[in-house]
Amino acid sequence: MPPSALKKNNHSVVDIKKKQYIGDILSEVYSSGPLTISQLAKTLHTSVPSITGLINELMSENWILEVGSSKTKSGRRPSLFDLNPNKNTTIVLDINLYNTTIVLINLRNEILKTDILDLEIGDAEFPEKLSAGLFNFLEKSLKPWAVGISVSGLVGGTDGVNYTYDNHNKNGVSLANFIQQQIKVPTFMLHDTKASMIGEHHFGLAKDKKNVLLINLNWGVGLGILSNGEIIQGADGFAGELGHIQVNPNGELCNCGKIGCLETVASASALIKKAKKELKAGKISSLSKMNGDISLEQIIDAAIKGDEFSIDLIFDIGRELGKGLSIAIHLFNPQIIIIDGIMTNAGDLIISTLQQAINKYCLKDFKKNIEILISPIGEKAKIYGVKSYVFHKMLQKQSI
Amino acid sequence: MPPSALKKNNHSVVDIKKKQYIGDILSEVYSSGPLTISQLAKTLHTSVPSITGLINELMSENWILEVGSSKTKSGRRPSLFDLNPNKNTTIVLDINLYNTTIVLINLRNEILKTDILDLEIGDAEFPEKLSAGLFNFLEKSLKPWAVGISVSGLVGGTDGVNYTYDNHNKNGVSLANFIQQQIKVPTFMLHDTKASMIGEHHFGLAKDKKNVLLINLNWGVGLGILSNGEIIQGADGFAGELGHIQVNPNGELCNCGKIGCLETVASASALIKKAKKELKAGKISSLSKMNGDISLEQIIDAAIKGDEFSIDLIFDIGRELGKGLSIAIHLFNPQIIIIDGIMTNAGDLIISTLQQAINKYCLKDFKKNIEILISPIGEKAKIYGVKSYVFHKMLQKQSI
DNA sequence: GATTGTTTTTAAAATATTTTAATAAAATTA
DNA sequence: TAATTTTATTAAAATATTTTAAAAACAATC
Repeated sequence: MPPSALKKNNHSVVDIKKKQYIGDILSEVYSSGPLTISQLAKTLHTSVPSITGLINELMSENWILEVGSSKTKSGRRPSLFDLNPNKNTTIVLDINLYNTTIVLINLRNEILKTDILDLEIGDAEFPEKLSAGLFNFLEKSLKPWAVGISVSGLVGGTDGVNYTYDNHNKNGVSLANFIQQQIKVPTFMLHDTKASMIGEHHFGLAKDKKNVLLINLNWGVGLGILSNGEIIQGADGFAGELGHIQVNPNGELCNCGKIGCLETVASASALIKKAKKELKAGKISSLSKMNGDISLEQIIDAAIKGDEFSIDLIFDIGRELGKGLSIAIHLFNPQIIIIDGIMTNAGDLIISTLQQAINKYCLKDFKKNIEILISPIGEKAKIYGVKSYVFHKMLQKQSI
Repeated sequence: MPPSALKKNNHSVVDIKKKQYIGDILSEVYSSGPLTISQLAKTLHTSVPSITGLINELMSENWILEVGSSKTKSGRRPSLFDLNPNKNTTIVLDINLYNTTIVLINLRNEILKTDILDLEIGDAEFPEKLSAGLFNFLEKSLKPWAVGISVSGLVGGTDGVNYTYDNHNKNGVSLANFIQQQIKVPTFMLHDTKASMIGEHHFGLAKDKKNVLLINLNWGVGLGILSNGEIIQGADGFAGELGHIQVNPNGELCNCGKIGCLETVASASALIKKAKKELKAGKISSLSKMNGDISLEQIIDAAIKGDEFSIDLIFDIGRELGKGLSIAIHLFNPQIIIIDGIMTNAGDLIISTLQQAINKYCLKDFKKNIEILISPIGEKAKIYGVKSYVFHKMLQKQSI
């Protein structure tokens, strides 16, 4: 067998099948940690000698390491194989409203370096500034394997045209393509809540689950959908836009241009807006002394400490979100629902209200076995999710 | 090669792979009609001699027939292979509110025999009466390959427990299992709208599409979802319950026990109820002379002939349905929407209203390329869908 | 109407994969 | 501690699959 078989770019049937097997092995080892040869042979429906051969190739290419042996009741102990964490590194760019986090991460999901750029999402020079910040972060020596970008809004396909933040598309070139042109490394883009859903699926609460909803309760509200074990993307990649379904025909104007979107009543923005309005109108609260200058953290803090005004505000958010969520439950019939985002700091205050709304608005068979949980890995899910997405996209590429 | 290789039930790797290939070939030929050996080799990523061998086996087992040759620009003409339509037959039981249609269908989707049983869905003796009717239909000579049942309500999994019509489950045995015990033939059960969606996907408007919604506008309202080329089932098989999302907190009591479900304002039942009520209250219409005893067909007929009262009623249905549909569009981002069910007789009256509602309630990027179409195969889609579902379930079974 | 070019089909050779058997390593038991 | 059992690994044989080459069938061209 020639030493460069892994990189041969032939289209014969055996090469296609081999590439497939190699991708499957790496993918399996990536998500299910160190594995033995016979475990791999079983899950991939092939023989032990075949897997042995492929593993040897992958070891000689430094993709895989032998990492000891596993314990068994009796008999010879099998060797365990795992990804070489230092085979390569991936850059994750997590774009938020007011800043972008840059993360350098290895194959074992260990974060090697991280930095935050102060960069507003609406900045007219967004791509250039992001690219500059990234170059600065990388210094000149380091060359990552791939780049993954997470962002909110309507993100279309893998080339990542963002239809919400048009300033991210430079003369018809999407942000992902722009970054790729700049740093000459394959770059992929993904909607942030979908990224979190992938992260939870591979490494979080949704592991081994097949039908899951993830609510990202932040300044807006996003929905990530796992159905039959797969991320739902939709025809253009826009699926999961729960935030802009109409819940109140006589409601407020949303920044999307429609009236009474769920986001206008169930989001951190809505919470702060309502708090300020009601305090100004004279409602009594421990927050009254702040003179109208209040933050989300302060409201949640006050609520946890028992401030009735703040508790009511959070209840209102939960109830409205619960109504919208109930619709999604009827359409997707999930087994668990994961809550994520800054509003989760309110903990059980928000969970219990959601649970109540679901009880009220869902048919009984839908809510029978449903669990609502706050993600313990939180923000990390998004990073891992982007990483996972990029990893699988890279495996799909012809040559690795 | 032993002649019975097809039926060998061995678990070795080669046998698993062979079974897989045989299933893939039959599945491919089933949905993409007569194919050549090289076409099959290409789509299944394997070699021509391999496919040739498998095809020969399938021909000796009577699964496949050579059906002539295809035309080419130059060179030798390839032989075409297709399913043997008479290899076996499938029974489809289409359970509706007031009757059940029995269909005997062959592998080429040709209907060989059909009958209608007068059997109310809520009948306490439903399973026994259905079984008796089926035996009567079959006569004693005929033994079908498999049975597929389509029914509305909350249908769980393939064993087909129906949570809505509990009278269908006999001492803890689901209707599908009961029928299977009676006629000793593998029996599968499926939600009716999901069946229609499968039918449209394989043989109708959704062919070659991957993200499609199907609205079944009947006495109730059902939603079939195709996402990323797959039918969405959800954790328990309940996904797509659009009919029971709440659209009006102050609405009527639904027969599910909740208040203001979409079904209470957007369904054939809602249409008739409203028509009777308003006529009684003195509204003027060409239907006034009917003295309150009006049918759905009469209302639709009147509307098509220009009766303003009837047109307004249909517009109301369309508007309400359009609101609900817009939510589903935001969550699934489909490329086409298929309308199906008795209400489609209203044709453009209903389509145009839906279109209008979508324009009003959907974000612009979601509605950009969306098409709303009435299914030309209509009721047949459900029959083909059940057939297709059963066919694939049978292929998955160990021995064919 | 024979020749050339193209494509399928069949046959033979080359390669790859699986299966079976043999060996090695560890745990259990006598 | 040695023998036995169990399981993994390696090696060899058996089998299966792919690849290449040759033959056959048809269309287009000269």
